[in-house]
Amino acid sequence: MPELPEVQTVVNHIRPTCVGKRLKRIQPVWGKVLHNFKEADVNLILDRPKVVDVYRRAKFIIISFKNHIIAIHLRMTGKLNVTDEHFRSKHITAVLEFENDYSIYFEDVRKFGRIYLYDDLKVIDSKHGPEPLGKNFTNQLFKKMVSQKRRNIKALLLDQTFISGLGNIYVDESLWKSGIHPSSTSNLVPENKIFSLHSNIRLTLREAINNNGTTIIDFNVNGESGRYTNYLCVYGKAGEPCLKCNDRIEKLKIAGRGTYVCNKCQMKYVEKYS
DNA sequence: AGGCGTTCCTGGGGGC
DNA sequence: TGCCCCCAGGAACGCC
Repeated sequence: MPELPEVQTVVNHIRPTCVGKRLKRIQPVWGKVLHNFKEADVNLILDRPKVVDVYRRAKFIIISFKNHIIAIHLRMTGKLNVTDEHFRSKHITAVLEFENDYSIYFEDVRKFGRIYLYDDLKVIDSKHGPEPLGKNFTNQLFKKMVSQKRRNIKALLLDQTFISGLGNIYVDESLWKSGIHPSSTSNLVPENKIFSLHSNIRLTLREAINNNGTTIIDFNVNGESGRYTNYLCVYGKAGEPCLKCNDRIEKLKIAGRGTYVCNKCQMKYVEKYS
């Protein structure tokens, strides 16, 4: 399930092949993959379809041109494979062909992934919160944001309009590292724990990026697995001893998601009488 | 406002 | 072995 580090890993991987090259064609192999445009629009709208840059915003891979951007969202099971050979797979949903004979094969078993065409980042920015690794994302800002909401902390961190890029894995990891139970209510978490959470979110994301992300089931880049899987502390560890206190890690359902938690060392901050 | 259920999808696992 | 059912989950959407 690609989250910020996995998307960043994909960007780092495809960037050198694409920047400066002209996009020849986007071929939708599966009908619904192009979310807000048609194959022909690429020729009509993209006047000089030379790739200016490839970068990440939230969980989107942004391929930018002079006056437009193409945004790719991998959702659950999307993968990009870059190759100058024919790529065979049952689950190709789209192919982006470049002038240098390289193509990006969008492979997506569950078909939730989509490709978008926009003039610029405005639409995406309007629906997304700050980048957790961004310069402006200070612990004071985060404290203010979290305390202004009275909301389940896990649901809040998963909400892309609140903060960008986090998903189920890195939320569980960050909350565990910070000793905050995912059932907590955001504005009741003490300041020192919010600061700790801020720092652990950034630390976890950076370490994951340095290890090319996490491979649970589906994520890889051109078949290469992310190594962060080896560094996970709670995610997927139901029944195993907590690395901090030796209590058993439990799997619960919180905010509609499978959630891994140590009930002993993750403090639950909730209203006493409710 | 925020929580919750539903939808989109398919493969894989459990139960029998 | 086989078949059915349920589950996984990011994000959008509708409902209360």
